[in-house]
Amino acid sequence: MFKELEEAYGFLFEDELLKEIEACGSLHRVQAGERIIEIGSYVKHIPLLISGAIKILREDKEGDELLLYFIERGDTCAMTLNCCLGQTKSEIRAVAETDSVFIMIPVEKMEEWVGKYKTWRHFVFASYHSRLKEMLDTIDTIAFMNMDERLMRYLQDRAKINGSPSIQSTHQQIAYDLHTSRVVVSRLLKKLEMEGKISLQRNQIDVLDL
DNA sequence: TCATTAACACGGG
DNA sequence: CCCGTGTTAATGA
Repeated sequence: MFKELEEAYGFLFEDELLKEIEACGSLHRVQAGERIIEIGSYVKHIPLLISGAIKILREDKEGDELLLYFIERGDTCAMTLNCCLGQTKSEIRAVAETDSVFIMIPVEKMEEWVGKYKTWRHFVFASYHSRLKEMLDTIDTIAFMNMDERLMRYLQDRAKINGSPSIQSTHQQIAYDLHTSRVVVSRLLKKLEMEGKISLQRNQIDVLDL
């Protein structure tokens, strides 16, 4: 575990902190599609993502989903930090976008380290900062952009995260993530294909314009 | 005008 | 056949 940890976080944290993480963190491996954090559950651990990608979703009262953002290697989840510090239930759902590996850190340790390690403190603040920025981007996208631009952005995000321009997904699943209907997704995907930005196959979309 | 819903036909696995 | 896809008509915001 130490090797993987050092690869992902060695440039950020000093050896001493890495050793503490190794000592009290627990390593988890999940498969794509697995649910990691459920809405309403109490969160007592902070995830540090080693590899893969996690999708963070919000859910409305009807049970409809809306994608908030993705977490990648080297990221942690600001919403989780929030829940842990505030001792409140989770406001979000976390689902593995790809097969992922991460380390869970107990809240007490994470609080202790904030005082003990400057690098950790920076990491936590930087995470808050980048998460907040991404949230604002997402809000802008939802509030001011048309669905076709939103869809394109979504496709580019997923292509980037998977490290491949090919996205395995049905139109229906995309519609759920973007909180719209499949008819619209199908129509807009067709339009994007006409514009030469993507190519469509069954169950797969290739992003050409990155 | 544009999204949603329902309905239908096409075609690949 | 079943499922994903592409389209259309009706309806409503």
